Amino acid sequence: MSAGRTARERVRAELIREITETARRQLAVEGAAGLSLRAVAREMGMVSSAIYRYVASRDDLLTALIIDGYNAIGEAVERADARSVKADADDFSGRWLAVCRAVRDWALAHPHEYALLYGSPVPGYQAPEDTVTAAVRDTVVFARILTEAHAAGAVDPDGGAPPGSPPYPPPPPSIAEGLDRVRVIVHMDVPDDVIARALTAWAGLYGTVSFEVFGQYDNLIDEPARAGYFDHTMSLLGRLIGLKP
Amino acid sequence: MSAGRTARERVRAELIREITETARRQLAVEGAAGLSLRAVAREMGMVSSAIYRYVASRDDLLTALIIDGYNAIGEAVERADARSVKADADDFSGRWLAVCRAVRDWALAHPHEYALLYGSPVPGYQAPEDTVTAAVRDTVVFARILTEAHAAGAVDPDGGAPPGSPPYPPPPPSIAEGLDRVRVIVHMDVPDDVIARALTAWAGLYGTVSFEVFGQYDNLIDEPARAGYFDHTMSLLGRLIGLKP
DNA sequence: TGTACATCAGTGAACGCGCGTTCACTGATGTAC
DNA sequence: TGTACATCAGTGAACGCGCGTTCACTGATGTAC
Repeated sequence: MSAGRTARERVRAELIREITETARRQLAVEGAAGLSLRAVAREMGMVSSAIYRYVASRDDLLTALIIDGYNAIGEAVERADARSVKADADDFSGRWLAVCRAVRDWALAHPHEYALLYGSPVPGYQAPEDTVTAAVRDTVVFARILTEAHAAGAVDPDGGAPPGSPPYPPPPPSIAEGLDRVRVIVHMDVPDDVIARALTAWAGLYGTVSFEVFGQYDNLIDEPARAGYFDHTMSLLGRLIGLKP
Repeated sequence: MSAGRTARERVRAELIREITETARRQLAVEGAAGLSLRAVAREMGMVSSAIYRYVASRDDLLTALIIDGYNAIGEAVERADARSVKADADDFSGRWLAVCRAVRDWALAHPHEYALLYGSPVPGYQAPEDTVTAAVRDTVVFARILTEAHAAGAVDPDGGAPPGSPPYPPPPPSIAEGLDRVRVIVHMDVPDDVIARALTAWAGLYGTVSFEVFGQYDNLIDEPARAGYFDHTMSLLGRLIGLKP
């Protein structure tokens, strides 16, 4: 009775999964602009209209891929930090470096998915609200590391500015409200100046990864040196936040 | 005689200019993916095939737009620094902030052009060699500021790491060759560790601008606070490089 | 267990759209004597 | 200055392609009695 209905539903769920996976494979090859419902149907041996039994529209499929992408990168980051914690939970700059590497590795392994999440917005596509939870999943891990580091006294209160020289500038009052919002969204329990420095490092991380994935380094830094360059850059940004080495 | 021929050539050059400008306007509205030769021809009141008198292919037009874009952002940065130099050539952190702002202002005024230059690569499009000179035009200005600052002794040799605490890590030997290439391409005459920190700040600058232009801050930092946030972030990155405040 | 009905999956044709690019052509504008 | 010719600009039709989405339909699979 309801077991029969569940059987049908299970097939249905499986097909939806297969559709998004086929779509993801096409995304990996052609990029977001080349993703088409017809091509997905073709590859699955369906007639193009049949797709509409499972997916409401192209935008719907894109949204699913975006959410999946955020979750994938979030999971990679979570796993990386879990490993670090097991090794040495108090080595906060080590944990920082490990999650940075996780972002880079994932991005290099899935360049088109990364572009979908962090590259130019897809024209005509508007991300719905429910992507937000998935979108900050990686950032939440960063926030947790910094919160724990700060609680453990492992964050330099002045972000590494040399005593004698003027301290790092404090965040201007105009952005206090924004910092508060960040604090709430990613659960980061540290003072304003640390949040501000963390946001700077965060932009630096994704800027560096985007430069590498999008080819900005192509004639600048040759491939074998990039891993070392990346690690070095992330160490510098970790120091900027105030993480003690 | 040759004056007549020149007249024809002048009309031709003017039309090519008009085509790229129409294309740029369309790019601004629709983004790179929505740019089509047919649409350009339509807007100019030509039949679609007539475009091929002036432009070899769609990719050709894209290349022209990319080069123009790099030049436009490069010019904006050059002008900004020229103003700073006139005001106070020795205020190096002021000059750094001014050129950062120039990049941000240009990007916010031309989001789709910015996306074409620094966003996801356009699928199926391969940038030819001759974009390189234009592509580094802005970076050359950054390099000049840092070279002058370093010559004037205004760059902290240890990038602001507090004495007593371990110094900032030196760039690993594996990336020395890459740093040398950067030194040559953008004419930056400073030690390796300064180049490495400059590259980090450079990625931070474009990462920050990309986050803002591509909407990553949308539910995080509200618009009026963004200029202040940007300035603060760039000051922090300037300090990371070692620029004295 | 067997039949009558309802639900859902998948088909195939079609609509209307836009694209890049080619090609044979008509006219207009310049050039050479 | 006037004519014969060459060069170039722009036309219009066509090729072949792919796309998202709708719709009336045929069968198969489940459900209720």
